[in-house]
Amino acid sequence: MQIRDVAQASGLSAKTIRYYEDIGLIHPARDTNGYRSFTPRDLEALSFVARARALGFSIADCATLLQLKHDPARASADVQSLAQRALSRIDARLDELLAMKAHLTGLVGQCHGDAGPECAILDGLSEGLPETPREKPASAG
Amino acid sequence: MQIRDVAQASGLSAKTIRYYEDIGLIHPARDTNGYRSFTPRDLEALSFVARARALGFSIADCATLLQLKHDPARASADVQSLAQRALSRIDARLDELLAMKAHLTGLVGQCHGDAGPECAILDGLSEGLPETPREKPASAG
DNA sequence: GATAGGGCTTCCAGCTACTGGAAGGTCAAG
DNA sequence: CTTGACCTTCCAGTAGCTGGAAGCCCTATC
Repeated sequence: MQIRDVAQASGLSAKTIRYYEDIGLIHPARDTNGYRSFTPRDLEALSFVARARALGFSIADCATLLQLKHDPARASADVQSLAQRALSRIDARLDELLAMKAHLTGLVGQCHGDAGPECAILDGLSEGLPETPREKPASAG
Repeated sequence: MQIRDVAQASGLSAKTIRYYEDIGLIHPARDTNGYRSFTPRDLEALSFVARARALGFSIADCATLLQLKHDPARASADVQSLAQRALSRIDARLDELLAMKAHLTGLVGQCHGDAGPECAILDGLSEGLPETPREKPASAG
């Protein structure tokens, strides 16, 4: 198979696949003309990586996962541990984004959104407080 | 004020502040010795940007917001529009992450996480389907 | 054989938003 | 005069690609 075949089959771009070879994630053979020659096993690895990336695994995680996949003496605990760390990253990011969303939604709701210059969003960004009105407590915290 | 003062006060790193000057986001004056000299107004801008970044605005958004902030003829609708786009990006990312989380949580829950090689996570990544309707000789991996 | 077109190759640059580190100038204190 | 903390610039690297240029390979057509 040539690169466009595995690109189409895996859903990755040819660019990405070359990049994955560059960084040592995959090792396709070469034809005599220098073209990359992919086996079904290469395609399997690429599809595996594509799915792992879609689940939030880093490239480094993917490399480890590929090793584990091909290691008959692996412990599923190692895989689970990697997955749980990926899950933790996702949760951390979700928390951040939810906090952003809450804050931003509040500001957007307070903004008139008209032709006038008065803007609760700019005010909020200038004050740095989500819903503290005009008066602030004397001591911070 | 020198850079460390505004860094501390804004919560940004000195590196980041230099970077913001590099890309034209801020324009601090210079002392005769070449040191950056920040006014309270500079600090205000930096704090503003720090808060906007924390709410998910891009650097380009921040530049626009700074302009709008100092434009007495602004329309709050323009600010609101920027904020809503930021909100949309956040929502899109939240959807992605929630899908990842659901999928990954399912796989982690199915994995024994023990010393054996049987692993529902690797199986899931190899199959690409969260709940593949496929019978296996040894299940519950 | 010449030409046209596609796909393939490598390599370099750029994207976001910083961050680390080296080499060196500046300043106050001792 | 040295020490050490600060400041400066510039280069490189992070993650994970992506775009584009220059050029080779292969097939088809005339």
